[in-house]
Amino acid sequence: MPELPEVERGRRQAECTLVGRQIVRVAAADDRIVFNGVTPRKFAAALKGRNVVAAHRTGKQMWFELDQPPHPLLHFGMTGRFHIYKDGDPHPRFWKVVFTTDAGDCLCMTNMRRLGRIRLQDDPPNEPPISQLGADPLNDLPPASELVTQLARRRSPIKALLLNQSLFAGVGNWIADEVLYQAKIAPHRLASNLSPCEVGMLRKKLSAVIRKAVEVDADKHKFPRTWLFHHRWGKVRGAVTSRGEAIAHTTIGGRTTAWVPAVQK
DNA sequence: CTCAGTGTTCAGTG
DNA sequence: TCACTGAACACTGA
Repeated sequence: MPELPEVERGRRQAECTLVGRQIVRVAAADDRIVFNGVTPRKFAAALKGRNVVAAHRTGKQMWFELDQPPHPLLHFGMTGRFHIYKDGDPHPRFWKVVFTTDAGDCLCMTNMRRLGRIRLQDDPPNEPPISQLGADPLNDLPPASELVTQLARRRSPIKALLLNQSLFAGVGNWIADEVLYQAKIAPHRLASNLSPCEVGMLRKKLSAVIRKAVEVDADKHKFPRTWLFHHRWGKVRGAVTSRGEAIAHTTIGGRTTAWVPAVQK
């Protein structure tokens, strides 16, 4: 479930298992779609024997800083995640890459639907896609005044804009819907028509939702019960919020959007 | 059997 | 050229 909080969880998992350790072995699945711009065997050869200095994340992109380039860049797509287990245990189904450390731990990325990407770059923060990403709402959300200026020149529905990674890196479908619900803004409103007050509320909720989700390590069971998240897919028809308000479904920005007409104006 | 889906990219349009 | 939209991508589970 990889939006910013889930990817941050992955970064922390990588931090625990890889950082400060040496990669003694790399297994790379024969998948020319997920491995992008590098063959699986070249990827494995480049990483074997390297020491891991840090695990970084911007938006939904994650990369490991090694003691020398090139560095691996991972994107989970819709179905990617990490698994941690001991050396010798079987690889999980849909495994794409497994890093084994000198401590005997395995960090494995699985990717059932193959929309994830694994790349190798010399300078990840200064190369696409990371160099083209907008602000990461967890670390450097722009001041409200700046957001007001930016949104004023945008003509697309606010929901579509929230999904645009060059503006807010890391926001995905459920976060966009959650933030708009809590900010009481209808998803089809044009960004340029939002009042400064509404932009301020949007910014506040964007920060709050992401902060909370990261705080509970992206464990959905620990998300507050008042969040739209728990109710959006509850029933295909007749879904309601925790307060009994009707949830409507529509398509905006090419994605299914859940919203509450009684609350969002 | 059909289709939606927690994401990104790219061709096409205005 | 820019901003934006919608389809394509891959494939499982409902």
